[in-house]
Amino acid sequence: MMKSQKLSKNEKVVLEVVKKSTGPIKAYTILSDVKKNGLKAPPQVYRALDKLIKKGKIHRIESKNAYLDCRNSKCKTSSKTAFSICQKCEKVTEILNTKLSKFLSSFK
Amino acid sequence: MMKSQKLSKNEKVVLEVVKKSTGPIKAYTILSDVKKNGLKAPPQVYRALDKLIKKGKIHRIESKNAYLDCRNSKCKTSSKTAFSICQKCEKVTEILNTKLSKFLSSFK
DNA sequence: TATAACTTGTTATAATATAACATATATATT
DNA sequence: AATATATATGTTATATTATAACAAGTTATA
Repeated sequence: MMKSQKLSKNEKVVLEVVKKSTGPIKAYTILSDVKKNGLKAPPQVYRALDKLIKKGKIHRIESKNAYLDCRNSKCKTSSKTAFSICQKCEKVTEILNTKLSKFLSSFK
Repeated sequence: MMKSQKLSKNEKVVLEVVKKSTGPIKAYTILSDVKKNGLKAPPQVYRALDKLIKKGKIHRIESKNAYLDCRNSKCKTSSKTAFSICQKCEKVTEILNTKLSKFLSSFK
């Protein structure tokens, strides 16, 4: 997972925006935010996002085309992550790997 | 899940294309295929796909922006579905609800 | 047959993401 | 330090995925 490497300037800028967000944030929302930092075009954001994912700093929520910072310390030691997403309020919760099977069992 | 309802003309046409595909198929690939059936524009395909999902005939693979016909008879009795996707060959396998937690446990 | 509900057709546009190429900066090697 | 190499950035254009909005046709039903 390429853990805990140094972050580049653009990566830091993008990560700060993702961290500030209360929930999953979209690439173009990030883009309009980081314009005050001089970033101007989508590739700058997408490249930073890709790297941040590889470095274990954020996750991509596939079903939402959105990005979320990792608040789960266990992510440093595992590459398996799941999310629960409330269908009413859209709140996203990261599920600990160790609790994954227990959590999913509850849906049976 | 609005199970086993009658299908409209466009829904049938789109479903046949999804069924014929050996793996997840994308909306615009479907579109170019169904042009020989007179369908011309994206909304016609997307509408049919949405209905087919609601009727339990197909699934959307979020991580691939692609659609797959449901080959799991248990889907008629459950709305919980998971997929395993091989990171090398991209083969997609639908996981039975009853085997879900067992399957996910194996990743620990 | 009138009315409502659903289905289709069509154009335009929004939203998400990447290709391709140029330049700059940092890192390692001699 | 000078050179080579790898990384990071900037920029323009374009590809891909999806929906809004509106018109018209079809089917089911009161």
